[in-house]
Amino acid sequence: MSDDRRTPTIHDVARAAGVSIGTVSKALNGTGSLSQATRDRVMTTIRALNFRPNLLAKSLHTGLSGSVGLISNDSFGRFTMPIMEGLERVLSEDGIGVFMANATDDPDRERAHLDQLLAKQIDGLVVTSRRADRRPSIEIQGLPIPVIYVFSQGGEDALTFLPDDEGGARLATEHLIAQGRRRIAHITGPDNFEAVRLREIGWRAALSAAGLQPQALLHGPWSEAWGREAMARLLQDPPDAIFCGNDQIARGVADTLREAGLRCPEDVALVGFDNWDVMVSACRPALTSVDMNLTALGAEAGRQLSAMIKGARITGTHRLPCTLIHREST
Amino acid sequence: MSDDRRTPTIHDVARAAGVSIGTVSKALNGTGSLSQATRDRVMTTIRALNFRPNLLAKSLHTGLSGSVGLISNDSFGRFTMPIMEGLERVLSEDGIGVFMANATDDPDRERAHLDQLLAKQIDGLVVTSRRADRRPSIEIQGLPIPVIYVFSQGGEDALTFLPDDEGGARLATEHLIAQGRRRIAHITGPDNFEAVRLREIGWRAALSAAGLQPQALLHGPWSEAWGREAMARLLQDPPDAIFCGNDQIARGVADTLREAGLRCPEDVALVGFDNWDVMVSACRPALTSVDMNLTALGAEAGRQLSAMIKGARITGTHRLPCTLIHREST
DNA sequence: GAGCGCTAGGAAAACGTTTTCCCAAGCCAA
DNA sequence: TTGGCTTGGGAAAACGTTTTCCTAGCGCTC
Repeated sequence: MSDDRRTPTIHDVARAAGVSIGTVSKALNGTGSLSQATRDRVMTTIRALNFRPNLLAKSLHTGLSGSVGLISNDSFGRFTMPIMEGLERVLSEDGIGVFMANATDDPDRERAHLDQLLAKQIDGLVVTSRRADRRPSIEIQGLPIPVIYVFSQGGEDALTFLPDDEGGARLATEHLIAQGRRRIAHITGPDNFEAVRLREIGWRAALSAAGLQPQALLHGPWSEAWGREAMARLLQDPPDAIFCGNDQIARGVADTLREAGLRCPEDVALVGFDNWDVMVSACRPALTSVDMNLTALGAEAGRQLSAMIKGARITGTHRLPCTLIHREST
Repeated sequence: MSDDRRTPTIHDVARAAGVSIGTVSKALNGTGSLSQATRDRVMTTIRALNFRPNLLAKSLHTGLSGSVGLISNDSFGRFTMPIMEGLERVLSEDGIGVFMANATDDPDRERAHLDQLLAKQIDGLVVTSRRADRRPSIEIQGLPIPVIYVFSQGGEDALTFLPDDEGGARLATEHLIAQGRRRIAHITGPDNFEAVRLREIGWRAALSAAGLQPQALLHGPWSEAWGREAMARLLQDPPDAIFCGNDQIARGVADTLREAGLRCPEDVALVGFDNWDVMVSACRPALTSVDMNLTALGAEAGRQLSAMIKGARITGTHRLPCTLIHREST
């Protein structure tokens, strides 16, 4: 009769424990005034029936669903993953679930996803994107829920979390200077990336703080092939150190160095950016690189989103520090 | 009065349109019997108020939440991403949201996640894991909802989707044979991976079907360093082709070949596994590789899960075909 | 002109919770 | 003994939908 295949509801518990559903609810949430005996009896029954309260019903009148959406424009790419990981870890501690949605820069898909998420009554939204450039951020304005931009540019009065590209570049360059290098080149990605421009600024800042002149600056695609080609161009008058815009470029540089008979780090020291495990460890020699701490970035975004859901009002663009990971290439 | 900041409910629409909430519901869902005039009037009001029905309330008595969970043990690693992408694309077409949960092989975290997901009334569950070996699959047995294992081993009467590792290996080996190669070695990963064992079987099967003897078989870690080392061991009597257990190993092999003065593909042809873009394109020469079609795998899992939610009962282990991507290394 | 069958749309129950309000019983003091 | 206060717990409304059932009115047919 009561042990059929239906998952038990609060009514089943109430009947089995001989109390009203209100009493079960109070026992469950530790609210109201109940005698310890009643509380215990109800809790025992709850465990016996393996009762699990239906969160949807609860949401219905708390107005909070306990879930948020994550819209990625990156097809869950390499950068989105660690962010997701940090975000999910933090939010799950607060019992908040994360819906993932992949929009891939298609406004229609984005709109459809947003509709579905809002219908599901998400309490907040996280927007991530590839880093190319400024994001138009369609109709995410004026949403009735808090929105956080991570690894992507939000609007003015939005809350945005980004890695401190400039600081990371400064870190890398200062490290090279501290190792006695004086002629430091920068081989990097396409300059329509804001990150590329910021890293260049950081490189220049560290150099000029040390009274050094910038050596070569080369822009190209984000690939190993470009790293190889760029280094080849520098071979006639090689610098004594190179700071690269990402790890793939750095690895290409390392390959050309080795094949040209130059030793790394003895002749030319090398620093990458991203600290992408598979690149830095396969590189010969193992690559010193700047870590953007994306997992921490995601975690911080999760904390702030959680706070905003609880009522906090936070805005502004926050840049979180990068870390230099020292390996054999310097 | 009615235009305050509260998001509009079906009651607001009913009042504005001068009908009852039941009528609004019928207009919204195209059910019941209503005159076209009433239907139109209600729909107009709905758009005017920008009303969006609360799916939670709906779920409450359809018993379906329109969301599923994805438990990954891979920290959203390289293999999980394309699966997620395919899964999410298919399910979102059915209006089903995907909660992501990262368990990282920690049973406590897995249990906590499962509790939260069940409390949120998910309609189904997808379990993904790193491919190491057989998954104990804690207490996912006997859940009241359909469960699908993707890229991980489910139990007997579960539904499991895996790539056809053996077929992929056969594809690669047959390709090498078709190019006239006769002495085909296999350098691969640790043999406690089921995938490693299956790929070896496929390699042997293709060889023996062509009347060829297996050349060297070497097991090691999944790294470029291992690829370099393994190839070095083969240098005294090099094979004329090598099928590698993944792209990283293949890339290491390619590096050693080049540095030893052997030409690829002229002297030694090379095939990888995974078709990982960043590896196959950075490899010199660009690497022929076996693609596991993980996005398609995820999509198929999504379709089947959707069907199971609608009542279908499907079990068994399904292996989806791999594809060979031909590039310069063969 | 009376009865019948349709049709359009309303009323209300149901889904599973939380929470507010209220009442009964018990206790103590006067 | 009576009155008041406290305490434990129940009843019911509320959250926003869907769906079942019912009724009022209309147009037919005989």
